[in-house]
Amino acid sequence: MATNQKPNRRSNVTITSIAQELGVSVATVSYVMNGKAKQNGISERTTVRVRELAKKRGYVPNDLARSLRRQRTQSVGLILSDLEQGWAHRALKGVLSVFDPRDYVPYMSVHFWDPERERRELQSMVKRRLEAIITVPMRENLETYRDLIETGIPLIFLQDEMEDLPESSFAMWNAREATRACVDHLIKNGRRRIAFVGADHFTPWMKMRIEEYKASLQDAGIEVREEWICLEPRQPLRIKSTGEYEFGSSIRKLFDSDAELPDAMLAMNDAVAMTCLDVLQDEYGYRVPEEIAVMGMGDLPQSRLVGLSSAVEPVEEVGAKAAEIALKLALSNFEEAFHALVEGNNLKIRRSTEPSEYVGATPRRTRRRSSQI
Amino acid sequence: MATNQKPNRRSNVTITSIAQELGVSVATVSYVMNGKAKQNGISERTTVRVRELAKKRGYVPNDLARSLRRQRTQSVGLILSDLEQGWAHRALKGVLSVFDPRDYVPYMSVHFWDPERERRELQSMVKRRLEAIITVPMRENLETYRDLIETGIPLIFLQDEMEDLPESSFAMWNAREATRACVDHLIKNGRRRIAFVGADHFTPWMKMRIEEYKASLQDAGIEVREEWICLEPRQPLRIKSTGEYEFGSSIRKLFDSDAELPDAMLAMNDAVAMTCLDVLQDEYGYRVPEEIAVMGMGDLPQSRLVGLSSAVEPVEEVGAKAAEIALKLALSNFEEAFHALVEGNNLKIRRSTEPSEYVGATPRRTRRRSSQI
DNA sequence: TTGAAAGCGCTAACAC
DNA sequence: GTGTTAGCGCTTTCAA
Repeated sequence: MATNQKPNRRSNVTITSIAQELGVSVATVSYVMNGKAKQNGISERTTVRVRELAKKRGYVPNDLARSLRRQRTQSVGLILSDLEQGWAHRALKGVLSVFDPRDYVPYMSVHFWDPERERRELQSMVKRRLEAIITVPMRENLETYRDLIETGIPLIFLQDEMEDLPESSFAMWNAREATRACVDHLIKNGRRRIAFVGADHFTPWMKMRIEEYKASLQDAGIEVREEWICLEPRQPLRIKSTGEYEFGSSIRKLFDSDAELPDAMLAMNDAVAMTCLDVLQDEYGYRVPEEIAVMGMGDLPQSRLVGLSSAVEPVEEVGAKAAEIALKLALSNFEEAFHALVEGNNLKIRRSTEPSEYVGATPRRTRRRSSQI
Repeated sequence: MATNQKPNRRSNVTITSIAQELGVSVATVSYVMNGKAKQNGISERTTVRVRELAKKRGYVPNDLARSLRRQRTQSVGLILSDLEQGWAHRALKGVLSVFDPRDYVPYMSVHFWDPERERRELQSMVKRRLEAIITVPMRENLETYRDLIETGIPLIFLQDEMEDLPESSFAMWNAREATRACVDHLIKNGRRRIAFVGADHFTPWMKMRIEEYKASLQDAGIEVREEWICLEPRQPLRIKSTGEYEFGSSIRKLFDSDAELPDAMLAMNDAVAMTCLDVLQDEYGYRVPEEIAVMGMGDLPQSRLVGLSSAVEPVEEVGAKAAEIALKLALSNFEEAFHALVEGNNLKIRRSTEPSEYVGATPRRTRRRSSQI
């Protein structure tokens, strides 16, 4: 060969080379490198000699070989949806809080809400023999998940569950209480015409929020009005990389209609709530919160910046729970399913619903200008 | 053993088991599974039989064994600093745009600006025999980087360079032009008293911005005033997980002093600029941009939300460049260094510097209230 | 105290 | 067309 393809001009130092140079056996070196010298009766002298030469030669254990031999990789896959909103940051922290002390390592990737990409990532993960996989599920990949479970590799859903896979494990926020707290807050704030902005993908978490929104209104003696439930078609969660939200049509539809207008909007999450702010303020010229209050759910870092009220999602805890389940599943042999519904209903009240500022005004119907970057 | 420690009750199907069941050799199966059947003269019939059984048995190649044998993992490490601001999102996209088509896989992790954690991640990466490592450097780990380079594993710095490692590779935004464009924008906007908010860690990118800020003022015939260069002590970039910025002391110092006050602030990045907004508006009660204009650099997704003007950083391109360099280095045998300075000086002009709104007012010295969440 | 050796699953040169 | 075989670097049992 003219061109040497070897990309790895790094240390060829292995336990074998160390052993040879020292005139001891590979087993000895292996024991020393794994801190098992004592329990295998390796003399202090030998131990030191091995250690020194290893350092001198810059020996670094080969985890590929180790994992292959031991049939365990001590790592679990973590597929996140995107890295845009700071959710991933907090989730990862939670995951690490349980992996770190147990010497497990997450093998991270991102599916960008692309089913095809997620399939590739999953495939790659089983090829690498990860001991479990945590993923933010997409319904499009139901069959893939099924196949995966079939193979016996533990699969844990993060952030949402898969209704069609009742036997699978998941860790997610139980936003019921939070939803109710949001509605109650708006009511206490003097609002009676409370709309909900969601999406028409009826995933479990979505359904949960809508159900509880309705129930809370009813419990407060307020009639539920279907025309105030805005359901954005298609894939409203997604945000274009330009920073623009592909969102708003269902809100515009309501505000352009003849229906009585709401004086508060509860959004399914903060990203959507921020779009509400954009649409309501910039496009329609409404004043928030004087004319319309807006509230989100989840409490993203940037919500504070724009003064958006929100319910705090215990993301770290959700991540930690998922990690715990992954470990439990990876280390046990029985096929069990764990369902972690993490509670949390703290509210962050900010400008967008500030009680003191509500003046009971009814939104005017004057569309001001269209959205701009 | 009473307790079976084997975590991996997944398919024991290997090329060997397939080969046995079919009465062919492992080589045959291997060739088929790698799409090398043709070139190794495996008959169509055999190929089909192998493929079918493999599918039936749910065979998944073991990448550990493959990598071990081939002495290449086809993956490179990618250590990001944090996932809070959406920077990682864009950088990852850039990286993937070059890895995907070449069948390389990033092995991602996050150091959270913790040197100790980065060291662990780096260690783990060389144990896994990644072919190169891309990282957002921290000066505290200078020695670690040196050792790493010593071992021959290609190291590529992302987002910044390491001055003490001139022979190392990096990919970063060349923000010189952008800095100048920002200053010029503010000047055109009628501002003459333009302050700079930075940090006193004089990393290359920081120095670059300060230098260019000064030069731009001078070129415009405006005197540089050292008291208008606010340098935040310690680690100002960091944001506490609560969402609060640990930032602002240098700004407060200026605004509490007797110095003439600026009518514009150019911040080293958007996170800092947002803190400026907080401090100036909420703490001191200034009106932005009427009294003071605020401009950031980098253009984070949330900058649009708060109406912050900024210079757009070509993050995807930086990520892509880093990935290209990593591949080049991993596949070549000579120790070379590549320095990618990605150009980009587009400005996003938003409310915080909107030209029309400048009224030439001088900031009053009335501290209103202290910061709140 | 230490060493020998089997084998994890796979690739690829070589033999038939 | 297909099979044999020698490892890749490591762990771990068993023997000495």
